[in-house]
Amino acid sequence: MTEFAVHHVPTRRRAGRPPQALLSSARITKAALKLVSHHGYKGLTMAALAKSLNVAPSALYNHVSSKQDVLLLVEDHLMGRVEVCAFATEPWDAAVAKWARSYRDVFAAHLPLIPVIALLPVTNAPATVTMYEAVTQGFLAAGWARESIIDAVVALESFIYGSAYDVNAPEDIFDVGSLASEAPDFSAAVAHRGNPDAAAAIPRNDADAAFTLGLQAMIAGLAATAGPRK
Amino acid sequence: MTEFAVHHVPTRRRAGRPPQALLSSARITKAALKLVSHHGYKGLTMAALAKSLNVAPSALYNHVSSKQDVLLLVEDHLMGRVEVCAFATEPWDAAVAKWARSYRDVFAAHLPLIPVIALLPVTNAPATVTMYEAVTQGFLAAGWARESIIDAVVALESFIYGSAYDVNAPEDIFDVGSLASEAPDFSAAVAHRGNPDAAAAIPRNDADAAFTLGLQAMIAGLAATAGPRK
DNA sequence: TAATCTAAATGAACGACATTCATTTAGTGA
DNA sequence: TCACTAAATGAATGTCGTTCATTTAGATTA
Repeated sequence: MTEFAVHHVPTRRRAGRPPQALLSSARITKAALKLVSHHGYKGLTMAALAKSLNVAPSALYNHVSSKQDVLLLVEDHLMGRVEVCAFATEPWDAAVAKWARSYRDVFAAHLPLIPVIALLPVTNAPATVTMYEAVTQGFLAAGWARESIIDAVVALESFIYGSAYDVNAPEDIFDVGSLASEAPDFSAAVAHRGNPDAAAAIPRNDADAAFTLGLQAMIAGLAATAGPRK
Repeated sequence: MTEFAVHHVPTRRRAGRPPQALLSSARITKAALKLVSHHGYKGLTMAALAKSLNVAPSALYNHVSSKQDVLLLVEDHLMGRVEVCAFATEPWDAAVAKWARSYRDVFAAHLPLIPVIALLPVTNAPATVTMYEAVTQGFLAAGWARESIIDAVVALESFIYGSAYDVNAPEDIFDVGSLASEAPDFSAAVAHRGNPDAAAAIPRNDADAAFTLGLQAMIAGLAATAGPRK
């Protein structure tokens, strides 16, 4: 490349601490999110992240201790997009439904984060804690006993994570192929999923149908089993 | 082990097709399972798998097309361990509960397979298809309408996958650390999870409690919403 | 003010790991 | 008998996360 040409060549920065810090947790998070939205999680590599920030890969390690750490930053940022406002305005069951759906929608677009959320402590994840606080308050306001809330929330979250995967399942996930003859009842159930008639080709979002069914069932069941005494 | 040398010298095999095939899908599956049970999924590398089969890594690619393929083999094998026998002998809700619990237990020990199960078509996964057939028959026998079964099973599976993650969550996953002051209600709910008294230190499996609660809720809810007309 | 410490960058290097390819050898079918 | 295919070896490749010595600049302290 040209070194010190007249036209603004991407000036090669020399080694050493720059006058102005180039990186920060916030900048790394933002760049990671942009990278993911453009190229998916396979495009989120430490090298690509560094490049998008115009920095050497090793520079990232002054601000995060590992790639997992980057994922945690992204996860916590996304938790802020989960809608909890309904807990302040709507009845418990409607609020839970709204919260659960937005939760699922956010992470259906970020599947690789699910192991991170499900397995890492919430310490140092402020947005995540804020989300849980709002949900807890919603349960308390509806009359739930303190000791039952976390179990109920965990049960709901388990369903939400699994449903986020299901959103990304291919349409033909239940195609039995050559094994059809050995699973006639299952094949028939798959063929008639959602409509009793013969294959009438009704447009239908299978993942949404299963999610709605399961969510309604769990909300009703939780209210009956562990909800507030009437 | 020893060929026909007196002292078991690891006889170096020369290149070329051996008189007896060394590999097969079944042998690869078995070796992968043994590797995983001894060293976990981080120990399941193509190199380690090849070594455990006393073969060069590249030899594996004559039998599987990728590591994903190996995971699929393992997944289908494990599906055979999911208990479906209760569908033939017990009432629907008890059978579903038994099936769900064994399903969760099997894959809680094999978390990295969950994306594989949740996202890959069941074609060429005979044990998986067999499992679904038994479950479908159980629903039909209980009077479920053909068109509702798959949605209900998918909803249950979503909950099961999420619950499998929860089994592996660390105890302190809800430790808010320094953020406690900003989430008082949530912190209190975490502290009193499972028992109304002050921290009485009752021995308790949190993951099991949440699973049982959610499972009962969903089973009851599904029966009421989409189950057979009485 | 000078010396020291720490923060934040570069760039080279490393070690896993999955995968590919040329090559070799042994059965199989025409 | 001859071509073809199946199944192995071994070398090589490319991607990726991570580490480390080094450099520079700001912050702290004597």
